[in-house]
Amino acid sequence: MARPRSETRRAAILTAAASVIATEGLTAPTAAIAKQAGVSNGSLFLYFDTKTTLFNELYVALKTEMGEAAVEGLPETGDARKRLRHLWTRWLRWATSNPEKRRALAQLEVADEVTAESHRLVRDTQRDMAELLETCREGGPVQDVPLSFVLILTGAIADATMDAMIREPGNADSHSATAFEAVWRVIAGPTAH
Amino acid sequence: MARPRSETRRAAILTAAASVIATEGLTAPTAAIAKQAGVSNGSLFLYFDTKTTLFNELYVALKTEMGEAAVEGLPETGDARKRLRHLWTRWLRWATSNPEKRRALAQLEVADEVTAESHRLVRDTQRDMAELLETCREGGPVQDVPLSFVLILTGAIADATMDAMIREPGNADSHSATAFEAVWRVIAGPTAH
Amino acid sequence: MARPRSETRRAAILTAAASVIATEGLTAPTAAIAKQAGVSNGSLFLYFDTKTTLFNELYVALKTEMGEAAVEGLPETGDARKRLRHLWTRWLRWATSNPEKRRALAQLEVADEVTAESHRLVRDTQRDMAELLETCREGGPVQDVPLSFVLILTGAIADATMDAMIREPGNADSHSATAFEAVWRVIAGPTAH
Amino acid sequence: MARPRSETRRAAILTAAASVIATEGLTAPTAAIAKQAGVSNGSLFLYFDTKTTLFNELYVALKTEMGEAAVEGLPETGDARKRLRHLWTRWLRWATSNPEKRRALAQLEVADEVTAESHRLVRDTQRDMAELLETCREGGPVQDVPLSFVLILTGAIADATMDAMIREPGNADSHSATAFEAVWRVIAGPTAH
DNA sequence: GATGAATGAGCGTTCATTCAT
DNA sequence: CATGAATGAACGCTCATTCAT
Repeated sequence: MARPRSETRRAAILTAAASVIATEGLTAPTAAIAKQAGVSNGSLFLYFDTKTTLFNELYVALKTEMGEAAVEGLPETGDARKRLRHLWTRWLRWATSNPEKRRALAQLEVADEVTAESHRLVRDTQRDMAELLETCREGGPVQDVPLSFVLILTGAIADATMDAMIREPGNADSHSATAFEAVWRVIAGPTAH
Repeated sequence: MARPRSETRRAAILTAAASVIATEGLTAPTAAIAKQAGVSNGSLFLYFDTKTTLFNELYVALKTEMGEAAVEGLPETGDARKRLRHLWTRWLRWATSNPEKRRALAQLEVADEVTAESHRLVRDTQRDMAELLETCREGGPVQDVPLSFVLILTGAIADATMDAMIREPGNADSHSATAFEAVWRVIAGPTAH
Repeated sequence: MARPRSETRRAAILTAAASVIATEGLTAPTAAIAKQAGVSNGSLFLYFDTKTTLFNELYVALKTEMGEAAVEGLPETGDARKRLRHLWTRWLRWATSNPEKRRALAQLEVADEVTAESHRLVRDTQRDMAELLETCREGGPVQDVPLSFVLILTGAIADATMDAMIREPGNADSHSATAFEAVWRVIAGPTAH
Repeated sequence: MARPRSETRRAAILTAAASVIATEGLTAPTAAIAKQAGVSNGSLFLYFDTKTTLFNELYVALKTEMGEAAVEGLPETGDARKRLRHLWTRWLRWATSNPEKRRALAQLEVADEVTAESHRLVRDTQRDMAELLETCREGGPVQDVPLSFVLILTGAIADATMDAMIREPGNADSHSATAFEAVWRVIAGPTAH
């Protein structure tokens, strides 16, 4: 019940969980997840003490993966707007390329089995994004607001945009661009670019 | 000739459902809802055929209530920004004054027991808001985007703001004002006001 | 809860009960019976204290009706075989003309809610048949067996024949005739007729 | 690699089901059956998907057991009457030795949860009896009747006789003998033996 | 008396978790 | 370690019966 060897099996369970949650919701039986992972009923509990544990670890894993995808290849210096644009694009691309993970994440985000601790853990994975936003908002209309609130606003717009992109794949790029401009107006205000 | 079916009881069940869902989530036992409503186990099913039915009717009721609260006293004419501000304020005020209903609504919004039909029914309750947004975005940066996407973006910002206001009641007004400006920037762009 | 006026309503409930039991079985809700009888939920319990009571009274009523149908117009004297044949024909005819009542009766016959008392009550309704069988078996192979056993054997053959007649209405008369000869052989033996 | 599914437990559940159904009827709670089998509530559903499934499998099992008991040791050739007598005796003996199974079978026989498929499956177990009856009726009064009807008549007499034997164990043998002669008269007519 | 809303015990089935193999 | 059988608490829903109108 501790932390057993096979990292492969562990990963398989997490992947299966995301997939099953995406289609069946959080009430999906653990047995369904185990089956999808090609693992026995009981094995799941060898890797995760509890269904709740599994949910929390999955939440952190997905959120981390998403954060890493967003900042991958992000230039360390340069024009802030361009760098944010880069991040925004990769972020939304990850979401639209991984619709199941995204759906699972959306469910986990509001699940009350996911603890405050997990939410806190995850904040670290967004440090790069936070720093970038900090730079972008300098001198703008939200410079005196708590950064966390800015993050939340940005995240909300991103979420809504992801939904729209997944729902209408044809307009995905257009939605992404429109939303980026909106975000920029939110955090940087009516500046020329 | 017998006791008539009581609208009061029905309302009590809906209210109890919102409250219980807010604290226990959508998996809360129907028995808990009935108990909280001061009604017997079986009575709940006299007023609502199914747990799913209850969820759907609750969703529509809450969404309608929220919509009506938002447009209450909305002047029919006048400066669009002022009118949107009026609506925004009442909207967020309802949410912060009814945190349980809001939490329940958040859960129902993503529940897959809530039918497409229910979501459609609810769209009408947002007609006033939609029309106002249509006016506000005229000539602005999102004038050519589907209105539905603008509604979603606005809703997402509102949701995030509600969360923040409930989490930090001390900064509620400040968050509300900040977010309104952000929304205005999103839909009307860098116009003077 | 005693015995209220409207004999009509009472009869309607019994009729509805037979019909509903025939199609839904003994586990059919009392509400279904009440509805079919055009009577309210609660009224049923004004006429019958209990579902079990209803079953018992229905059993007696149906069995009585069947018994009376069988002996209707039965000549009081004359050739025993002819008289038995008369009774047999009317008996089976009632069953095939009232398939719902018959089905209900078949279910009630084996229901353990139907008390021994009800079974005893019903025995009286078969007195005429018993007397006739007593006459018929005189000097035959079952003259020394308990009459009750002869009655049971006869009833079993009749039941099986009714089933067959209802299942294959085309061969109804043929089955009836074949079975009568069988019965006659059982009780009167290899006598010429 | 895990504990294998236990044929013993499965059998225990079937046995318990027969016993509980015999005393409480088909509406007996599955929990009562599980308890009687010394098995947990949930285990029952590991071995039988559904209460209905359990009923069907029990029906087939009991009917098969009864059929096998009847033909056990049946000489393949020889005097037809003697062979039928052998079968008849063993058949009724099984019923009187297993009154609970017999009661359960009687209930299942008329239950509408028991599928047509189950009834068909069971028909095979009576093939030997059918063939024997076919031989016995040759040249007799029911030689031109559908064999199925003859089987039904025979079964009805057997059933009634079993009831009588169980009710009056003192006269069991006498009832059995009397009924056999009756059956013989039915199918073979007034032949000397 | 008649109605039908109200009650609450009860049931079939599921599923997270444990444990024998 | 892995498996899957075993467990039993829990839940949604039904329905006989009671009772307010």
